[in-house]
Amino acid sequence: MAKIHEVAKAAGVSISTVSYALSGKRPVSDATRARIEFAVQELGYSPNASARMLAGRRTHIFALTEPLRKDTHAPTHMAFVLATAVAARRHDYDVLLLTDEEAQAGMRRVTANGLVDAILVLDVAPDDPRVELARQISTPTVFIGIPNDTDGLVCVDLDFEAATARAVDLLADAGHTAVGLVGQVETAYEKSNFPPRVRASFFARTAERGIEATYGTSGGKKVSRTTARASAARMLEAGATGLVLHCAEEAQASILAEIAERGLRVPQDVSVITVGASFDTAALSIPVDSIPLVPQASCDLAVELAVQALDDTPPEPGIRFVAPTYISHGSIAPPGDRPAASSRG
Amino acid sequence: MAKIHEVAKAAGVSISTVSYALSGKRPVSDATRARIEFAVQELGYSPNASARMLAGRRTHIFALTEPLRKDTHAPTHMAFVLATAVAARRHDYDVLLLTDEEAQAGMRRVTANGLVDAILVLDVAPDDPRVELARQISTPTVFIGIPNDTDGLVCVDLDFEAATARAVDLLADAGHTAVGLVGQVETAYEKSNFPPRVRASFFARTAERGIEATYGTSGGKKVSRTTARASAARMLEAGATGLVLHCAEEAQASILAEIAERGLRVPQDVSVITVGASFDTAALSIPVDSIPLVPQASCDLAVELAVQALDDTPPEPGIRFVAPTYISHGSIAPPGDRPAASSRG
DNA sequence: TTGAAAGCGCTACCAG
DNA sequence: CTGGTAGCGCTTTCAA
Repeated sequence: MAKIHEVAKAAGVSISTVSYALSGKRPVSDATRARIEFAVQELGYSPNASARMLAGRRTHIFALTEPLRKDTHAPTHMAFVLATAVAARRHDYDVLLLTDEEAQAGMRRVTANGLVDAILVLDVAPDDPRVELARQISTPTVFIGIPNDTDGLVCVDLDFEAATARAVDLLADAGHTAVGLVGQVETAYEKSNFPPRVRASFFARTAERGIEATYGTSGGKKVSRTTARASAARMLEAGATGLVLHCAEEAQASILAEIAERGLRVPQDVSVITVGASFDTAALSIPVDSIPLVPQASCDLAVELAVQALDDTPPEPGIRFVAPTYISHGSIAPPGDRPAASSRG
Repeated sequence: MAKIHEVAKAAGVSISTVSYALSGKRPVSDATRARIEFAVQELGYSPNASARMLAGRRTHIFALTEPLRKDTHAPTHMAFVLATAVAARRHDYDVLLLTDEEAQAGMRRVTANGLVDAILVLDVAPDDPRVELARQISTPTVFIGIPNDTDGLVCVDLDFEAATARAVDLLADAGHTAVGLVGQVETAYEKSNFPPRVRASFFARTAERGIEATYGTSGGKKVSRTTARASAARMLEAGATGLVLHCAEEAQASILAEIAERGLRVPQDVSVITVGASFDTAALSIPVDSIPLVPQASCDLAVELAVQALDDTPPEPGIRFVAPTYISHGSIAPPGDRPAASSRG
């Protein structure tokens, strides 16, 4: 591995000029720049990361803490990790993984030895121990997800409340007066933050709109197709003509099967919309309207905030809600009516 | 963040003595060591990672390349990532994530700028481009999984052949003379390396044992409960009394449902064994014997090899097969007989 | 527009 | 058993 010294010699300039030519932090004449770039190519020079870290003030590494609990939804989680890594690279940052017990201890460690410039927190639990940790350490920390106590924290998340309210509005606007929400598994309402937010928003908005609201889960501890179907069946029998789904992919699939088996059509007889899904609802047996959870949106913003925390205008603590987007696949129509024209927004 | 210089002054010793006291690379009297440790505590000293990297010859970071393709089985993959990270930490190593396009470009980058000491390769495809890359770079690289061309590579993987052969043997030894294999989805036989290994070993061993063998998939592109059920049904109707499962959890669940619906009992009427599963087969509707894929086993070994590659006796290129283990849950018995006593091995 | 040189904080060699 | 110090390879003043 060639060193900057060799590049300087080969280009016939000083070390500092090479450094500046590469960083662009000081104007360099086109002629010398060309010579330097040539030498860099020739020698296959790449600045040593360790030296760069020590001399500069940045390691260009973010820590990503993810406990990877047993009950974490793996596909969704993977999407968040991917989105974070990609976003970080766009800002010339690498991502260091802090999993398992290291999710906590590692935060202390990497902040103490200066291995990372900032920390991104994934898989946030309501009473997450990393919240207190984040307050103690000096390394900028951004939460992707919202814990109970967000005091002094920088958090990013989809606006689940707005997303759910929007879903209710879409159904109410179409004329539905009785709607149901098939939520997550029961345990999710303790272990995660967003399921309660969706449920609360559902009841709040339906009340505001003066329409009937029923709620059911999609399982106890684990996702259950049977439970999900039963929940949906109960709602339909009680007269619900609109369904808001906030459950796992297989639960949604089974609910669509239930609808079909009852001889009901979507959207002519039943309108359906999914909230907070990170899978493709268009690939279900019946394409379903969706107000999705978009990992990329949250992760991009989180990385942006982390980067910003490193310059002179660090972001204010507080929650940044990512605005929901609505993707129509024609699964909403007036009750007992023909499908409306497809739209996007 | 306190520096070594301050610790030295506080303890009334030289910088080098502090360094040696902490690294243990040179004997230090108990008295001075105590003073140093006290000073370290007082000041909350933690050696700066960047400086350590630059001065020492190690970054104490491993790269983990994982393309995170769309068709990667997320839960299994997550288990591998976790196991790798934990194993690395045990050797005082951190893990840097290289995902997406960076899975390849990143390998070049981190090897060029010396960011990592070794590279661990996950999610290995048969014609994985990282194979050629690994040959070009100087950074030690360990594959967790086996590509087609392993020439010059260090690879680690479960011995799927032995695992499958063992499964066949268990059934044959119990007296079964007609067995079936429900494999993965069709596309998996091109995108992954191990499914063909399992299938080939299944046919080879059944031939050796002189028993009838049938094979079926569990879907085309995506896992299909229907297809899996149909495959199993076909085998049972053809007279198979033993089933080897090498498919997704939901496919296995649906096969057990098929068996139950036919009024067949496990293991009295049908013996079942799972090969290469990374989920808990005891949690299925009927606990099923298993010769599992244990991420920890492969990852521990891979990390061990990576660490070893950094000292003076680097490991020989070649494939390290992890020996399979058999976990009995009593789902194998002689055909048309009572269940045998449960055993482990 | 360029160069010289002082660190960044630690490791490990050379002395004692 | 301990101390002094020369780097590790780069960034960034300070000078020209």
